[in-house]
Amino acid sequence: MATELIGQRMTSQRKLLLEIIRDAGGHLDADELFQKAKGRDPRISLSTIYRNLNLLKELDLVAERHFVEDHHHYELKDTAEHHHLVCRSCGEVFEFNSPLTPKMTKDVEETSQFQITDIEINMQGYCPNCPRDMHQESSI
Amino acid sequence: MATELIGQRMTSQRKLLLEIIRDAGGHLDADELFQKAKGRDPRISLSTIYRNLNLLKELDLVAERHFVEDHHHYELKDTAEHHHLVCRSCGEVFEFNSPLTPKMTKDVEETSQFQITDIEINMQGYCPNCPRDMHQESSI
DNA sequence: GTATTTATTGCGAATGCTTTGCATAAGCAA
DNA sequence: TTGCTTATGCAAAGCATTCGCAATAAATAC
Ligand SMILES: [Mn+2]
Ligand SMILES: [Mn+2]
Ligand SMILES: [Zn+2]
Ligand SMILES: [Zn+2]
Repeated sequence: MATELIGQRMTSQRKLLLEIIRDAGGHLDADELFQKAKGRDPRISLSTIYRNLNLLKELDLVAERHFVEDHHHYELKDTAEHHHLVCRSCGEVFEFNSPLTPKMTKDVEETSQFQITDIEINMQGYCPNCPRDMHQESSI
Repeated sequence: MATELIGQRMTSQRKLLLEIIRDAGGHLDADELFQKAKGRDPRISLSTIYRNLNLLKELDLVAERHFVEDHHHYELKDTAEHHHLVCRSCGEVFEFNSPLTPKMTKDVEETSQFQITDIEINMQGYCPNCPRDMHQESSI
């Protein structure tokens, strides 16, 4: 576990949150994390969840995902790079990793002259179990 | 102009909002649109902006972008498909379009068995005018 | 082990963005 | 023009996230 990497105080709340994120296997939002944490430490507060999520983001231990929603989802960052595909109907999240990503990044770096630090690719669609909307054409 | 495509009543507020989005050339958020609209119709309300943005999204006339922020940005959808690169320092938005995107989409469709309807690619980095953070390695 | 220091917590209140309820206004079809 | 109904403005509510502050508890020094 990466718990030793934190350069600040290792509080019980911090340890707990990291454990929960690790065990959940990704894509939980702040409130889901809070509910799980309360199950093990009923006195924990939602502010503590948010404060520690921000810390874990800065330490690069946790990634914040911005799906097409008004709140965010979190997952451990130590896993291999990957991107996300979310079902518009049931919400299932599929992870993928494409060898084209580094090429695209390099291309964009060259044409834009930006130094790129991060990519987030979010696709939406209908999973094999969900009824497709026949009037919705692929916009790609 | 696509104003005739709307299947509902063509109110002055709707026409105004669409004009502002078209003329602005993209990437404005709801409040920026509201401010510009107020300049031309001082009685317009922010609710009207949001209600019409939602309508224009449904009609596929406007795209909502989810940069790494807690609010959204809007742009006309009738332009060619493209994606975004935002400077972490000054906020400049660079648009790009990669021929690799359709390939990647096809790949993901095959391995996932999803029917993909939308892709959003958001990159972050440092633009040519902004000081780079030397400790920040490309995570790609 | 105890004291000291100071980061962190819990709580409540505040903030920022977006949606909603409702009475009034204004499109639109006849 | 009338009448039906959608859309608007306004104020209030709803969510997600952050902040202020007094109390708590890690870490460190004795
Ligand atoms: Mn993931
Ligand atoms: Mn754009
Ligand atoms: Zn599904
Ligand atoms: Zn810049």
